[in-house]
Amino acid sequence: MEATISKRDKIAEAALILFAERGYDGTTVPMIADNAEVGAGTIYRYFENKEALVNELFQDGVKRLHQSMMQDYPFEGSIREQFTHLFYGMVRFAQKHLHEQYFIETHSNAYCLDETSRNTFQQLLDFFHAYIDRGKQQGMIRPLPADALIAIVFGAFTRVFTLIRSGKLEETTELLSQLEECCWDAVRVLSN
Amino acid sequence: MEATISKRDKIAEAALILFAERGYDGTTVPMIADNAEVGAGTIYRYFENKEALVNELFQDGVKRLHQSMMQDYPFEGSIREQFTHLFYGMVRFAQKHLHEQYFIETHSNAYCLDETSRNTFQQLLDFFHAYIDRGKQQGMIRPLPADALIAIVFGAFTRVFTLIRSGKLEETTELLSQLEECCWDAVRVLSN
DNA sequence: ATTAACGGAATGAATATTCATTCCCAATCT
DNA sequence: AGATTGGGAATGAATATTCATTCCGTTAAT
Repeated sequence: MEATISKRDKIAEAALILFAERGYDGTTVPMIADNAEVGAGTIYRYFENKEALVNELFQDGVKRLHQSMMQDYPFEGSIREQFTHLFYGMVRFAQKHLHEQYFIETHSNAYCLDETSRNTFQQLLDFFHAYIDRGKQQGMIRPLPADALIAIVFGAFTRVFTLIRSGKLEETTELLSQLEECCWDAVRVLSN
Repeated sequence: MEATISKRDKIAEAALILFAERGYDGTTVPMIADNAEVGAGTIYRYFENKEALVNELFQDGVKRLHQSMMQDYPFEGSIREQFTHLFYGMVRFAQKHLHEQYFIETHSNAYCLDETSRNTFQQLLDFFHAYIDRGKQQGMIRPLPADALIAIVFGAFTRVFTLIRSGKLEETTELLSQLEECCWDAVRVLSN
């Protein structure tokens, strides 16, 4: 049983990295098998097919990201505090699962996702929507469509982390703190 | 000759849309042929192969984007004015070629690009770098790595236009003007 | 009538998936 | 204990499918 779990995990991890680096279509099953050091057939013992594999990875990833952002969420805090919390939840997640955040981001609109995956992602978006609506009501967040604001922060965050992942940028406390400020200033109402 | 040009253009346009929507690997040559209402073989009369096709589209697109941003560039203007100009250069381009901006963005790191394509893109980045360095010297732009700042603005812009393209967001003068402000506030030094 | 453009079936390479077989280990028997 | 066996896990060669590219008969242009 021990070995079983480890083998399944090896497949999942190899697939995740490849999907993140080359995309779903650019990744072949033999590639996954090679990287996981597993026979091609073994993959089909654990996953129905390539599509089921990508969907399972996506759903797991989104759920973990969601958890990571919700952990110790300051329900009573200010909009600004909550923003920081969410931002660093994302950072923690990206740090822990270096490729997973990018995988999620790049596949969140992919045609290979089934309805369950889409719903799982939608739940995360719904939470952001609620947060943004609260922020708008309090006059803290710009009166732009919530989708646009989410896109702005996610877009900026993801691309900067892509640079970090590729080694073109060094991840420092300083950089993260400045990025957080950039993102906040992009969505907040300027108060001067 | 009239028909020839039109046929080549049909192939290029169909390919561009498919590459933007499904990515290079997710797009098959028969798909392109179908959408262009052309026999599969015809594609090879105009392009050496699939890779040459994607590279040609990419280079053309980047050059046009570059031109669009440089047209009437206010060399003597302020950093702020130049930012606005560049932003709307991008907007004009995205409006004119709805899928092209996204295609460029999503393929700018793709393995299918040849050296010429990479160089073409690098020229655009170099221009942004120079702009940002000037802005930093003047104390107008945050002291973050230029790559990070580019990533922030491009990331935000691209994702918002993805929403527009998919119909989830309506493109209005108001929205664009606010988005421009968001992007500027994300990279500028706050002066209060 | 000659030439060029075109389409789409044909081809071979690559890919996803299956399946007959091997391997491993724990349970059972002697 | 040591041998035997049953069954699930793993494998990778074989198969079925899909894809990029080529080829050649047909059509259109001059």
